[in-house]
Amino acid sequence: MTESRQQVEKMKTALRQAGLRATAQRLALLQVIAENEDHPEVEELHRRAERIDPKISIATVYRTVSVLERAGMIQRHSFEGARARYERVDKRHHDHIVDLESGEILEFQSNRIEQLQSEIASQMGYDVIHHRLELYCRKR
Amino acid sequence: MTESRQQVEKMKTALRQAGLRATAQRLALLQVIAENEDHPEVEELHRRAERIDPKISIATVYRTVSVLERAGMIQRHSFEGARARYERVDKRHHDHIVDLESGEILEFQSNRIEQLQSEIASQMGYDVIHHRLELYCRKR
DNA sequence: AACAATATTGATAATCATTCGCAAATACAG
DNA sequence: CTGTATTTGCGAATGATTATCAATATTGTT
Repeated sequence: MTESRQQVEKMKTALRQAGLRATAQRLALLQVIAENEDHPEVEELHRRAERIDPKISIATVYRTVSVLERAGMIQRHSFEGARARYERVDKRHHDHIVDLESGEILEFQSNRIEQLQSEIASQMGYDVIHHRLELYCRKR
Repeated sequence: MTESRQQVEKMKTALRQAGLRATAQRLALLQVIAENEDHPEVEELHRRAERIDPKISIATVYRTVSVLERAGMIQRHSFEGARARYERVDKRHHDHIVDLESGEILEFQSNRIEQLQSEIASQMGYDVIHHRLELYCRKR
């Protein structure tokens, strides 16, 4: 964690560039999300952020998560019948497989599908701004 | 509407086959949804059903819609940041394009994409039970 | 057609996730 | 260090949906 200092500086800069103040709460959440390999929901983000800033409130987590999303610094997903989940934005684009039994979420990527999506939209006179593709699956 | 009588009989049979009683409210909603070419939400379904059965309550619409979905008689969709929408189940499978400007919902179908989806899932050890594919678009 | 057994309804309260309002605390430009 | 605009924490409010429960309607059986 020798680089954690520099990480925090980067985050501060990023926040300010987005016109946001670099508060302890925002930094705590950015740190938590940067460390994530999974797709936690707000409650879980709150729990994890509390380990860095014990006085952070759930309202602030909600607010921050939405501010950071608007700033393009994190990504929100809301799977069927579940609460919103969040993940880092610095990975390559991917879609999700939801394991219906365990609730586990896997990632996959298909250029072919992306390609077909824009072709279809294009034929109908549209540009794809973003999309949502989720496969609800059961182990074979 | 000479065939409406027979339509209603069919619906009654379908309900009973699903182990459900054929109530006026359920028939009203099935009728409303059968006539739909669009993707109305609960509030709108209620309004339309009231024209057939004026005493139907919103609670019953919520309940019925969920019962009918569980029975596979209608389909629910919940697009980003919007309330659930419903449509008939007797059309060929399709996915949706959401016009970000107007909120309008178009339908499209791609066997190639479906194909790729099962291939990908299969490679990861899964069977696709159902999926959700939505293109959020802007007119070109 | 009338009856009992059971499912469904309507009205309303409750729930759940999320957002809002506002006074107190904090960040940051000067 | 100071003033001002942001942000926070708390709790109340919201909006969509679900649950509760007494009253009513449906269905299988006489």
